[in-house]
Amino acid sequence: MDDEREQLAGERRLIHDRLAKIEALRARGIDPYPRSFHRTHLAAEAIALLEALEALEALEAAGAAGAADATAGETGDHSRTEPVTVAGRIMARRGMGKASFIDLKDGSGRIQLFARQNMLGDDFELLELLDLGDIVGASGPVIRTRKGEPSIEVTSVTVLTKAIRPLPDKWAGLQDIEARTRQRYLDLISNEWAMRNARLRPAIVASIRKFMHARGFVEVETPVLVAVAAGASAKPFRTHHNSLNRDLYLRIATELPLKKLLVGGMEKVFEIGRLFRNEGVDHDHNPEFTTMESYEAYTDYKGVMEMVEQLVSTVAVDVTGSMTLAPSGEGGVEIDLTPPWPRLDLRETIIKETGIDFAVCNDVESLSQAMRERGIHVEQGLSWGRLLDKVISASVEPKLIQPAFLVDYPVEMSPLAKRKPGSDGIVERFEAFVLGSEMANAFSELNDPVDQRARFEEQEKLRTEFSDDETDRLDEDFLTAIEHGMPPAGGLGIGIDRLTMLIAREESIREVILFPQLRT
RNA sequence: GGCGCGCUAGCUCAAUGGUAGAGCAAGUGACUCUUAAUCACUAGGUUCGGGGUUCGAGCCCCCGGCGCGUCACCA
Repeated sequence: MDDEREQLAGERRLIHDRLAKIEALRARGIDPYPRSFHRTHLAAEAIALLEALEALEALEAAGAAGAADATAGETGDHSRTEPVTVAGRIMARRGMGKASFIDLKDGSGRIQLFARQNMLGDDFELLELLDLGDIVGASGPVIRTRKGEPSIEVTSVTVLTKAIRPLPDKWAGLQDIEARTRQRYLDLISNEWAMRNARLRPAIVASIRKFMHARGFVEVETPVLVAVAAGASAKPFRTHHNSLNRDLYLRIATELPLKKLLVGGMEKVFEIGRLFRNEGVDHDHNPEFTTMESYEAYTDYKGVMEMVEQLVSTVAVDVTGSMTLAPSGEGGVEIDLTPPWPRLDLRETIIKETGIDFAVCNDVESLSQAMRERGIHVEQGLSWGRLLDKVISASVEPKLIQPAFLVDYPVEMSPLAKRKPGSDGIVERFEAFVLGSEMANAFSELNDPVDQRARFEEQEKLRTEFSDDETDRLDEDFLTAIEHGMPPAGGLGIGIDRLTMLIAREESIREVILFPQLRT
C-alpha cells in the first residue's frame, strides 16, 4: 500500500492496516466509533423469530395444501421475517466475491450475516474496511440459506467500533493460561467455556440470595477495613489509614460483626463478601475470595447442616437443572448432591482412616509421635489443634469425594463454637466436603461470654507460645457485645469460589475468578 | 519460599548443536449460498532479557523476568 507499511512488521503492521481503514472510513464520512445504536433483536431472538415464522408457515401450508404432497423441508426455505437489526462482534468471515458471509457474535450467541452486493449496493464496498474483531450493526430480514443456516440477509451495515488489534486464533482460541487471565476479555471472546464460567458464578450467587431471602434472611454489609483481623485463623493484609494515622487490616472473616447483629436483634442475617488472606496462591487459593456467612438465631449446627445440603443442591438444580454433576474429564466421577449427606463423626473417621484417636493422643507429644509413625510430616512448633488439622487434611479430606459432613470437632480447633453437652472437649461444629475440598464450615455459636473470653485468652496464649500469627485474635468489642446477650444461633461460612468450582467442574480457582491473582 | 516444567510470528504449534517452519489471522488477486469456505501469490521473527561454552546456540551452562505444576500454609 505504501512505503511506511513495508517497513512495519508483525503486530505493528496489523495495527497500521487497521488504522488505515479507520482513515478510509472517515474519508467516506463514516464515524468508526458512533455514540449509540438501536438494535431490535439479539442473535438468539432473531433466530427464534425465523423459527417461529417457519413453524407458522408450515402449519398454514399443511392446512392449505390439504392432502397435497407437502414438501415440508422446502417450505421453510422461503420464510423471510420482517427486517431486524442486530449488533455484535465479527468473529469470522467468508468472502465469496460479490457475496460475503460474516459470523456475528453478541451476548446471546451467534448469527450469520449474508451480505450480497445486489442487496447492499454501495455499502458492499464498506465490507472491505471491516476486520475480524470489529463491532458492527446489521439490518435485514432473517432467512435460511440453502445450507440451512439462519442468516440475516443484510440490507445495511453500520460500523459501531473498529478494533485495531487482531483476535486470537479463531479455531484454537486463546490457550496460554497467562494471557487468558491477564487478558480475560480475549478469553471471554474466544473461549466459550470461559464465558460459561463467567456467567455461572453470578447465577450461583443470585441463586444463593434467592434461597436465603426465601428463608427470611436479611443481607447486610460489614466493614472490610478492620482494626483487628479476627474471626478465623489466617494471616491478614495490613494497610494504613493516613489521617487517623493507624494501621488497619483487611478482614479475614465476617463472623464477628455478623454476630454483633445477632446481639442487636437481627435474627437471620447473611453477608456475601470478599475476604482477604495473606497466604499462598495456587489452583485452590486466591488471596481474595468470596464467602457467604449466615447466622440464624434459635437454631444449632444440625439446623445449619440441613440448610447447607438444601442450599447446595437447590443452587445446583437452579443453575444446571440437575442435582448430579456430570464427571469432568476422563476418569472423573459423577457427584450426587441429593440430600441428605452422610454425617461422619470426626473422631471415628480419623480413627478409621489413620488409627489415630485424638482423645488418646491428647497432647502435642503423643499426637506428633502418632503422626510420625504413620509417615505424616510433622512441622515443629505447631499447636495440638493445628497438628490435628494436618492429620485431617492429609488423611481424611482427600477421601471425601461425594458430599459429606465431618461432625464434632475438638474445642482446641474451634474457639468460636459451643461445647457439645456430655462430650468433654468437643464442640458442635461441622465442615462440609465435596471432591476432597472444604465447602462449608459451621457451628452452634458460642454465646457464653465467660467461656468465649477464656477461649480467646487460650488462643492468645497459643499465639505467644507457638508464635503463631494465624491463631485467632482477641476482639474486645465482640466480647462486650456478647456480654449483652447473643441468642443461641447456628452460623455458617460457605466458600463461593469453591462452590462455583464444584458446579462448573473446574479444578482451578482461576477458572471461576475473572481476574485472579497470578503467582509472582 | 524449595523443587520441577515452560516461554519461538498477532494466535495455535513445529524445528538431532548446523540456512527458524506450518496453519489461522494479515496484504494482493479470483469467486453471488459459505460456515475451520476454496485457489494462487506476498509479507510477517531481538526464538522472554543478559552473560557464557562452542567453528556454530531456539536447543547446552549461569544469572534475571514472567507463568504453570508440586511441596509447605490456608478455605
